[in-house]
Amino acid sequence: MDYKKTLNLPSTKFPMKASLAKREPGQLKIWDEDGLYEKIRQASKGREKFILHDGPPYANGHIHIGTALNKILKDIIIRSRQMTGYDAVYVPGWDCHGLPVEHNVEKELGSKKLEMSQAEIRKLCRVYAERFIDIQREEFKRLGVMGEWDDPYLTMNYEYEATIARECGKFASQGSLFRSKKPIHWCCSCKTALAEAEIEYHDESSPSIFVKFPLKDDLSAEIPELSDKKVFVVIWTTTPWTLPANLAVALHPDIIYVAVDTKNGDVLILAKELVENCMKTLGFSDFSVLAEIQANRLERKKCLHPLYDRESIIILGSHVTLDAGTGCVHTAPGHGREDYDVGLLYDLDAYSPVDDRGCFTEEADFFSGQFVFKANTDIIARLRENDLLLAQEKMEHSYPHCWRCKKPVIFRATPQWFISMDKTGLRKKSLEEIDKVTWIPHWGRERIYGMIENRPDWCVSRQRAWGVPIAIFYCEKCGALHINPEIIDRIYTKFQEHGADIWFEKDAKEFLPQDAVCGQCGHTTFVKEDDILDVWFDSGVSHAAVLENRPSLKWPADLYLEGSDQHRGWFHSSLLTAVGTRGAAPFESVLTHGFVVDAKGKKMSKSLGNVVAPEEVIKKHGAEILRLWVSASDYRDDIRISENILKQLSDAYRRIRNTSRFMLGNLYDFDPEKDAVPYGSMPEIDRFALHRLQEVIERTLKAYDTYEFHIIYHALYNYCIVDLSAFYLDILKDRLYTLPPESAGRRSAQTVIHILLDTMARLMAPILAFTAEEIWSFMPGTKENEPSIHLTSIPQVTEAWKDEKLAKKWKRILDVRGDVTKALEEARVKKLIGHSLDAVVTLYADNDLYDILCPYENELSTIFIVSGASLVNGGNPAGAFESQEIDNLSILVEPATGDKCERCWIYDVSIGTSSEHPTICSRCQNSLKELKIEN
RNA sequence: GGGCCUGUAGCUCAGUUUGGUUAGAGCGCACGCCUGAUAAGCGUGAGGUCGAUGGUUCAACUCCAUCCAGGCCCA
Repeated sequence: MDYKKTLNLPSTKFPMKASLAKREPGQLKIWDEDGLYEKIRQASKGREKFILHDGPPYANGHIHIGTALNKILKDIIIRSRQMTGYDAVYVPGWDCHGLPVEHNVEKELGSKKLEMSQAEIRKLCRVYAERFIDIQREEFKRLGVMGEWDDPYLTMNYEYEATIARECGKFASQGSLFRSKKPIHWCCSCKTALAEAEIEYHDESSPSIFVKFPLKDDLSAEIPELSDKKVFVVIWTTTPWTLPANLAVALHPDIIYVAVDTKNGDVLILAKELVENCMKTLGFSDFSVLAEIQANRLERKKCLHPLYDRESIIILGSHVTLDAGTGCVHTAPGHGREDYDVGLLYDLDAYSPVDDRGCFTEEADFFSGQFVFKANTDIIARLRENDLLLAQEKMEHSYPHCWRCKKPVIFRATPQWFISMDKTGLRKKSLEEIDKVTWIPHWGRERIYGMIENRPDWCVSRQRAWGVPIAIFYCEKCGALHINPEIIDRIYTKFQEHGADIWFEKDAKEFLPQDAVCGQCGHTTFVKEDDILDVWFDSGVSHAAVLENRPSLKWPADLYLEGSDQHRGWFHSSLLTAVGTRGAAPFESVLTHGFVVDAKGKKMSKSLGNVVAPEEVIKKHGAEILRLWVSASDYRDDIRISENILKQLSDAYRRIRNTSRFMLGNLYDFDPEKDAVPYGSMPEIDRFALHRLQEVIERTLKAYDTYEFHIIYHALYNYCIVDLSAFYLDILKDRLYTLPPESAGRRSAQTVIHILLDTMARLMAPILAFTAEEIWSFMPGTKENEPSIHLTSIPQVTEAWKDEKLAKKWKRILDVRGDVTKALEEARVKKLIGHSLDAVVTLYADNDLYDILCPYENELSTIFIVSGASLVNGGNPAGAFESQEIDNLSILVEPATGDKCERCWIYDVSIGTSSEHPTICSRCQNSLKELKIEN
């Protein structure tokens, strides 16, 4: 007879092949139709909240692998916290305003842009952002990310825009918002400010001149060599037109300078290292160095301006280089970023006597009304007249141009709004708050602390169309800010109703009470500010617009989670806006992840062609593999991705899936309610399996708690392979297949398998959200309790199942088993055996080990999956395998004698004892008897 | 150029805090077994000058310095 039919072989409809790419969308649809997210909300009402506040991605373009990483990490955290017993609400958001959207809209418009009003452009920007929100929303959902996708927060929602204006108003009314000049890129032909992204660099020919600045202060007391000499500091510049705005000459604090006698009565000061070159350029063949000078001895000494009757002071700045020029840098804080920054340290004005058209104002005296580039000639002529021009050449160099009209741009200081870091103690308080936050990894604290400590005042002005206005007024006459709670409220209400657009559509009177009077000078007309806010301010106040505004959330958030670039970005602006208006950080902890890089650790770029698109990965492997990738990687570092890595993860996934499938297959006739065997009645190996499971639970829970998901991946994966597949489940096959279905031994095995699978599925659910649910739907029993695994909670450790004493013994047995398999392999190579059941083994063990193994003698053959195993105290017969790992252990492997049972494949002497079933062993005969199977 | 961070087998990760026996795991690979988890399962094996160099020490993957490679943020 065909005894195979009498076995309880595994049977399940759970497919071996996952077909993730195909199956996942169906699962998403089911979750959606079932309203799973709402059900979870309902079920967790009243629980303690866990709020991970979403940093809004920019509503532009498709998601990339980094965005996918970020959202999946968030999802894993939210799901795990939810299952740990919190009410973990997730409100995703989008950052909608800003230059990139406006830029793309303008590109689509082309020349039509010039005919459009700001209001029309803003409308198009809104439509554009909406389009990409829809695209990204679908892409995020496809990753399996769960949240309030129907009601996300958008920085362009009217309510949100109103909040932005209100929060800005708070900074204004407390006095930390102020107006000051700062140089920005300016296109004289378009008469507009330009952002860095709107600048193109092209080669341009410029005059290159060396100018000497007469030293006004007498240095002879400190440097006697200079007494009675005419001393000059020499600068080099390629923008002579910025000389009228010169306020200083910058030296590097660590560079050595020298005073050079040119033998024509002049002494020139310049960097020692550049003397040779410069003297050649300036045409001095005969010269001598009079003295070396430390830069700091010249600090704050005064020169005379080469064009005007005023002073120019010597300052120190580490931006000075020896790449070109003289090591003495002409400094015009109104016309250069570095000049401006160093100027701040010396209290220099961002002086810029140039108007919107790029023409000098009257302040520039001789050159008044001239276009700056044209004025170069006159300026050079004047320098020559003053006998201060040392040399003049032409020079080709890369120069910034306007992206639209292609003309060269200038740096020009214009009035900008700033939030002061120090007027109201914002910096100090922020630094204090940083130390109250948990930074993960811990060095995040160092990073952001350094940034806040050193950053300049926050320039929040942008001269753009698509954004929220700096909704404030200042006196037309005296320039004083006119702001109070009443005005802020009026603006808030208007914005709430009409959006920020109304600011540009109505004039100042609309927002101000009729009797508004300047508190400073009594004037009654006010200027409405047209600048919009830096978009970092928009997203920075999300704690106010979202956390405070939605009753389901809370302030501060438990966690902010973004890439490590956000120490400068969103973490930074969120901290400043929250500390500035509420005196505290809006987050309790901040977690950062690294960037996705390629197989070699290089960053992804279109030009390198190493970009991995999430869409492609999903199509080929499924979102689940992407989720597994996120969990497997230690995200605190940069994270590599490659086809090889994805292949490895697919292999790992298949392994986890197959192990689960095998377990499901063995539960086909098991009802946990009816058939479960109590712990006390289980054989030791089953109890040991449960003990090991508790260790896995412990390790996993701890890792979820500390957000170390790669530990979970490795723990679960290794558990599947080492503990289950290669050990426990392999041994269990005999019991499951050959014993009578309802026998205590088989039911005990099934009870454990059921617990193992139930636990594993719930442990993996936050990561493998799709597969865990799929397993769940095939599990016997549990479905009646919860329709979705995502409504259940994470497994807890069952203390009663932890048995250290038992585990210690079994870990020894496991070690011995390792040597038995080695001995078996040796026999296999010698062609003594094929399958391990072809063998019988004899263990020769010394006292200590013998005592441990002795009680298990009858079970050893099952544990080693051989046909027979016996134990001998001591000895080391010839031909036995000698253990390398365990002292005094030898293993003799011999081919099993007797016949092989046709049913259970074990060699046994009882075969042939039954006339009814002459080819099977007595154990199997008993099983058949219970099955009531006759011949 | 500055700040912060990283570098352990082909891959993903342990080990480094508190220096101390031949540096671990799984996968992949090679070879073998099985054909009752079967486009599965089991076993054995090979793989590492712990980024490089120098130093401290009786002893360094571990501590220090420099360099190289890479990442993020500034300039």
